[in-house]
Amino acid sequence: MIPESAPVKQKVIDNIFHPPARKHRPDRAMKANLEDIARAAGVSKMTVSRVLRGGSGFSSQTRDKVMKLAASMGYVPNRLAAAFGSDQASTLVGMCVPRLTSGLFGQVLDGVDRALSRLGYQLMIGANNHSADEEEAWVRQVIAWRPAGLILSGRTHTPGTVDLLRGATGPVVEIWDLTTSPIDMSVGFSHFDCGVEMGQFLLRRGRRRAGYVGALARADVMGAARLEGFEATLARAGQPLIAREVLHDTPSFYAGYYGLETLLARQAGQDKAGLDVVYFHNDEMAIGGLAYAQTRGFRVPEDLGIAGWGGMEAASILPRRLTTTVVPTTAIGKAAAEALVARLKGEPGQDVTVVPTRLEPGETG
Amino acid sequence: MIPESAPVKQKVIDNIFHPPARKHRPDRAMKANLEDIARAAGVSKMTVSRVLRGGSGFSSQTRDKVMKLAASMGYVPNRLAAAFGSDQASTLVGMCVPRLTSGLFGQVLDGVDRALSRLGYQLMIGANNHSADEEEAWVRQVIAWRPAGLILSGRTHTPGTVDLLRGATGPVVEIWDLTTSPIDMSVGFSHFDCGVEMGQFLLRRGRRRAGYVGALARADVMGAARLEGFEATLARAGQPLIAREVLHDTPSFYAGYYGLETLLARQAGQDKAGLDVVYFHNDEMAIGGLAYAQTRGFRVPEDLGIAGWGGMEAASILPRRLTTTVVPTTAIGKAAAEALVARLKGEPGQDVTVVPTRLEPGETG
DNA sequence: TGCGCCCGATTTACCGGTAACGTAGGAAAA
DNA sequence: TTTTCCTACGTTACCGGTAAATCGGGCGCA
Repeated sequence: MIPESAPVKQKVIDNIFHPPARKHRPDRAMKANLEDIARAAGVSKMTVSRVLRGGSGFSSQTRDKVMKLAASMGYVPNRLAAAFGSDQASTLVGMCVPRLTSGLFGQVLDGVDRALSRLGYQLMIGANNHSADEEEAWVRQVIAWRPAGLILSGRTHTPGTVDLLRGATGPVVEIWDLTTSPIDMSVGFSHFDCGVEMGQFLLRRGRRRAGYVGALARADVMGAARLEGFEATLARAGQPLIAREVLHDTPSFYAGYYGLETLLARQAGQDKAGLDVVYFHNDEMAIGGLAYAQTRGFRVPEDLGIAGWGGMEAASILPRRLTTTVVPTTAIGKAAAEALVARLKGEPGQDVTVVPTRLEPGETG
Repeated sequence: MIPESAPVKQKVIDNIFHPPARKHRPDRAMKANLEDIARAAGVSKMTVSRVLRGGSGFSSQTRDKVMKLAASMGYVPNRLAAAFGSDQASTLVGMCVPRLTSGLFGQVLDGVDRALSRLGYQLMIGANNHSADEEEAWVRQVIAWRPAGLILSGRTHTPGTVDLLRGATGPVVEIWDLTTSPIDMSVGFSHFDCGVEMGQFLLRRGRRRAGYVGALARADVMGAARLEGFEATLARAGQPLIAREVLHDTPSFYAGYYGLETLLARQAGQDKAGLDVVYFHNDEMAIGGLAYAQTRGFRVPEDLGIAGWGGMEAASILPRRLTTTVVPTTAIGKAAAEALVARLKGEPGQDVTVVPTRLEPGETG
């Protein structure tokens, strides 16, 4: 009997009759690849690669033949192989936002997507629910795909995230909350300053007894920064914040409605809990608060002022235009994408880009 | 003199002194890879691979040693290499929505993202601006990354898109607008039926002279389907649609405001253009319309009924709750993700999943 | 004592591109 | 006529994983 080497020999004999092409892993997709086109065109696959990437070093006849074959064979390039096999930066860009259901972040995403897709990049997204730990988990997953760059929201990251990012090759843009010492680049504005500005504005309008209604408690560092700026400004003017209500909930219309209700119920003896203005976490909550104020029959802004933040579109078309801070969301997304791409192309990019917000006086504050 | 082969020889000599490891492409990231860990642990890289993927075929000492080294060396797996080198389905899922700035699609995205990220998948997104051609361009880009599956919005695709999708290996879920003959799977509801249901409801409430305010004109096939259903129902009842205004604009608060203004101005002689109810493209526009109606001093719903579509949260907290159709956005996203993953795991998945909408009577219709 | 078997681990052969380098042949320059 | 250069290609050697096959040794069992 033939010894144990028999199966090997059998295999070799098989190979004589079956050409080696497509021998292994037969259940792979039957998609045409560079080699198939090269064979059909009678050139090497390197030439096909050059033609399809629009390089140089081939005749126009060769180009036409290859292009025609690629189209007729339904060739779909394998970016996995391309990105893996060469230093060529992949065209994957990862972006992590706090919540996907936020209207403002939807606009930022839109700005990023428009800028990137025009340049041939693909966007990978994720939500971290305002949690630095979830962000780290997301970053860990995403950098395994060796993206060309990353866009993160906020300036608060775990040490683990920072380590991962330092080890990464690509550029990183932190958006939304400005930081003067970014990991790499930063595009945004100061939330603290938003709160300061609104505080100053309301003081100028003669408000003296302010309250605050927020949401997400500890989780949303940036909302907290606005509150800090607001509170510090009032305190400095000798008119400290009188009451606050921070819900452990998402910053929604409902939350604003019930948040104001709770805040005012707190000191039930006094009318409106002795407040003459309430600053809200964002416009959605402010509109909810406005709705509650109306059900209670308060005149806004005479009896009670209402101020929001964010500049959602609905706020500008209410019967009374909301007093708020307008944030240039799309511009931030666009600027972030452009800063990232500039860095990728080796152009000297801005490290910190300040995108100014605008206080919209409105008619409710 | 030594002939032109000299540089080659020089190189070979160099190699004698410099070991071959990390010889080529020296500017690659200095990240540890399987081989580095294998060397450090004194095992083969195949063993490291098995340990890291939690397989079997290794002792617990080996596992501990490898795990410890991987952590201390800051190993980040290369999913590019893994997905490329094996049939192993990648964990990339592509999703294309009409607009990133739509609140409803934000919720769908959120549902998808929650379901997928929990299972270890990554989401690639894109927007097609309601254009089937842009969708095709996006699909072409994304399938080059060999995603595990795709989620598309709507049932209208170019022939080119369908070809690309048929050639693709992974599952495809069409969401939002239900189709009984999906490319692969479908999760959604009938927009036509939404229009029918709202038409029937308004007729039951005694409305006889209806108008419509829409947006995006030809582009939004699904909005158009709702209008068709609405119109057909009214016509069948002998109370045909009296007037319509379809803006070439995004369906926003503004568009609703000005759309209603334009519609009513059309037949200026008659009060309210002879209308007793207006159906809007969506809730944002309906709220805009409501705002306009209030500025004109119309009583809603007595003088003029207002109906929306979509079920955005703000609509339920207005002083008068909006008459609308509530769409279970997050549930659609979740169902789509789960259908896709079930198919990936080879479980028998539902081909068509109907997610029912609910007409919310509200107080404005 | 010999045999088969299982366990733990290694070896080999790819996946589909791209960078770097080599080269034949014709045209231009010397 | 010889040398040099350029054009249009072809060759080779990877990238970092994974599937499949192989392998050595200890153990149970006849």
